[in-house]
Amino acid sequence: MGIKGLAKLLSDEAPDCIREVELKSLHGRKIAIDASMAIYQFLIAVRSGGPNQQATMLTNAEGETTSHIQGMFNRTIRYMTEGIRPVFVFDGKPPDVKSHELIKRREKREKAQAALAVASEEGNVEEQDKQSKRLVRAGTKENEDCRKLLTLMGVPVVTAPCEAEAQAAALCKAGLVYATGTEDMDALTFATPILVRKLTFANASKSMVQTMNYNKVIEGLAISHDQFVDLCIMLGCDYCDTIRGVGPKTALKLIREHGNIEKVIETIDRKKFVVPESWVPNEKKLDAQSDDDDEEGVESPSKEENNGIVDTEELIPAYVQARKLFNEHEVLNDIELKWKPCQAEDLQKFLVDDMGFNVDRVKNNIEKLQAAYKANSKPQTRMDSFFAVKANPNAAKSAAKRKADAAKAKAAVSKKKTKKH
DNA sequence: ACTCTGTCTCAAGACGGC
DNA sequence: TTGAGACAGAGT
DNA sequence: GCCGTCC
Repeated sequence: MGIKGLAKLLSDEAPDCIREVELKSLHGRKIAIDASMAIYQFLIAVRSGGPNQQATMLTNAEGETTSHIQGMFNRTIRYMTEGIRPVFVFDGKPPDVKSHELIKRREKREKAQAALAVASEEGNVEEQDKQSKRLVRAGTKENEDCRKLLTLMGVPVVTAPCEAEAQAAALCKAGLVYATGTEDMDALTFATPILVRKLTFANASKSMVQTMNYNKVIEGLAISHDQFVDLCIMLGCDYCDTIRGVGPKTALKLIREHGNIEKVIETIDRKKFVVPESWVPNEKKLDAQSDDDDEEGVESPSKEENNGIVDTEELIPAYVQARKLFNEHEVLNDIELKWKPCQAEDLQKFLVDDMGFNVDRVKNNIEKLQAAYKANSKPQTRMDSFFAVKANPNAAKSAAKRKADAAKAKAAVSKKKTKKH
């Protein structure tokens, strides 16, 4: 998931694209959030039981998991009370090229399943916990639950035709939201104008969030959008392998020098840097047509492609396909986002009767939600001028930060020296 | 000296009471 | 699972 | 700030 090492690369090479801002500064903003990612986090983190017992999900009377509801409910209310209007974006069908990756995950999951069975047999609590975390997945059920919850809360929900990050980026580009809220750096590759990270409430009081600005990324790295996409592919994305021996530094250098992946492949010493076969399908075809194995035995639901298509698809280098996914990802275009008052009665019913939540707490929270909704619908919630003025002093700040970074770098170097000692 | 790879570790949500 | 950070070790 | 609870 995401682009390997991109966050670090940006903080090293294009520090001006990153800003630490107060949560308050997002007041009045609409933000698109990757729901599947959030749900997954909740399923992993929201558990009861101490270190000595089996950590278990929160559940209702029927034994169905409610951790994700708990997490989603709280967080959404928190967003609203902070004056942030969230829209949750759900994943659609993953793109075909991801299937290799998904098959691998599935195999791992099956292994974990077996390991869990063994651990239960042996009563190995620690192992059970480990394996059950490994099994966590935001399935259809959890997604449906959250969709229902959010709808009852009056929060808009968008189901992407494909990847949520791409859809969120599209919403942002269309000006329907201010930013994409995610930890997944993919969003930048999809060219979301603004990405907000750490949009969580870990440290309650001084909650700072991190924003990344796409234009400043391009500016800071001094490369074009197409080059940035190629760079991301070389760093490592979900859609294809990478060149062995080329990490972040080298990838950036190579892209700057040669402009695109084709030229890079032409130029580099391929004995030192191993280019994945899928990147040069023509060569494979030319010199040996012997071993053909494409993960047989695993389900491939739609085998309706005819031979002609399969052949040409195989001749397209993997990085070209990845590029296409980043640049021409399928998204919905004409969307209307509406924040409505919550359906208090049904919401309470859902949480209390179906999910077994505590009545008083639910009532309390619904009141909070309603108050927040009211406050947010008042006109002029956002004082743009105020923040626009604030933007200026920040230029000086970033210059200062650059200085500080340089100093830090120096310090780090001398530290290394003393350490090695 | 620099970069990449592999291995390890740890935490992962949000709230409230104390 | 992921990500980040720290560190060792190997390749250039 | 830590730690138990939420379901």
